[in-house]
Amino acid sequence: MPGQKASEEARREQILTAAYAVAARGGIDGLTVRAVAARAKLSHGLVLFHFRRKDELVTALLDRLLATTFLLTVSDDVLRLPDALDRFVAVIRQEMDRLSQEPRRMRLFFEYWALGSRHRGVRTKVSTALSRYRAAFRTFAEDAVQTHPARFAGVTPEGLAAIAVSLINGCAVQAMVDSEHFDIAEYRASAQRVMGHSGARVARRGPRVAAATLA
Amino acid sequence: MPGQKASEEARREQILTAAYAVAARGGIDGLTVRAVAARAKLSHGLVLFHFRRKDELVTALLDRLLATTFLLTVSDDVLRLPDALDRFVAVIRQEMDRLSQEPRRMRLFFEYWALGSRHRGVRTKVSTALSRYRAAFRTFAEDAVQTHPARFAGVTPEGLAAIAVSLINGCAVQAMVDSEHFDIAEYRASAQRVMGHSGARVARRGPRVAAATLA
DNA sequence: ACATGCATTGAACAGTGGGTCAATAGACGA
DNA sequence: TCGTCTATTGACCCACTGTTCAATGCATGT
Repeated sequence: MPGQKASEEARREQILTAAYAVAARGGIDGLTVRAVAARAKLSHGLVLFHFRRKDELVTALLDRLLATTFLLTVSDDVLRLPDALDRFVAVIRQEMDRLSQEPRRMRLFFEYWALGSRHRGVRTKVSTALSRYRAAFRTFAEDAVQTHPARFAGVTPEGLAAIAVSLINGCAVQAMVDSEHFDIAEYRASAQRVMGHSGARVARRGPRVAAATLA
Repeated sequence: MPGQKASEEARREQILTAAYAVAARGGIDGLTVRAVAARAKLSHGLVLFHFRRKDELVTALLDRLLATTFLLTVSDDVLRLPDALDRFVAVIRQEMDRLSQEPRRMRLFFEYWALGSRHRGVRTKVSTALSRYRAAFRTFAEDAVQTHPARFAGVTPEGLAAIAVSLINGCAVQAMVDSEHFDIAEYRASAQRVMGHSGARVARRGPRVAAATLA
């Protein structure tokens, strides 16, 4: 007994939402067509009707994951900071916080990351997403390098941006699996001291209005 | 027609070697009992005779992987460097090189890492391995902090060690999937400049004798 | 030479998962 | 009201995987 019909768009959305829920719990391994269908309360045949191959579903989920995870959104508070290095450090700090608080999502991302070495399509998607994310940091890094030439002698904005991404990912990863022995606050403080000067603090209170979105 | 017999130890070793080969190529997903048996030219029944459950095989492979991957071995050349910060930076640089050159192994490690969030045994093994690795860096970090108190004001050795691990992992990871747009040399140079002073270079030529092994 | 023990094999089984497909029900226009 | 189109279902097929197990061959002690 078939259920209600729905528009193409709505169904795909529904299925993808279910797919994310399934993958967030059981990883890419647990992401089976039948599990997704069950979660969405649909027949597994229907899932394969809208996504012709399982691979399509996996790839579509990756798109959704990347779009919501590696998008740098900087608050006005941070943008108003007078010193470029302070801005850079503040953005890094913000992202460390954000990604550490979504271990499920980060774990899933890392699974895709590992999958990328065997799956061409996944690899290119992850690669471009990373490049964009790094590029978003590059603008901040560039300002920081120009403003503090002595501090960053010989450091390129690209290299500095890559380091920022490493610090952020490294923080999220270490927190993900080693939460018992890993002290996030200490890590964050140390990163801040190593990268920036020990000066001005960022105002942490107040509304965090999304201001600049760097794709 | 059964083949030759072998000692318990030798068979386990043979099977684990095959398991690593299989997993290095196809990931943990591809690590099936039958695939391992085929690679070792044994029957799949025999694999399950020596490792009663597949899980045992997976766990044993993780042990082997961790033992050979996250073991910090520092050359005499590095240990002879007069400045503690130079030593620290040199060790980081060495590890970035080493792990970037073994993408297969690192990928497999990350797969286990992700698996850890769902598998208790894996999680604890990965966690302790990471802790030890970080602890090995801690000694170098401690010296660096003490020798350059102004440079690392307010930075704890633990935090600095965690940052070092992040930089190393981040480098390996970014190189792993994004090798087209990611410039390892630039990354390494930037990390060196950010962490240390821009001074003395490490002698890169000459025999690299393993000297200190920090478990 | 013979018996005992155990490593080794491959058949067999149950469970799972991707993919196909004929049948069906719901929407919609004529 | 009827016909057409298609979203939807569930049965079915097939390949694969973990696991068990009876049979078998090899080695070793007596």
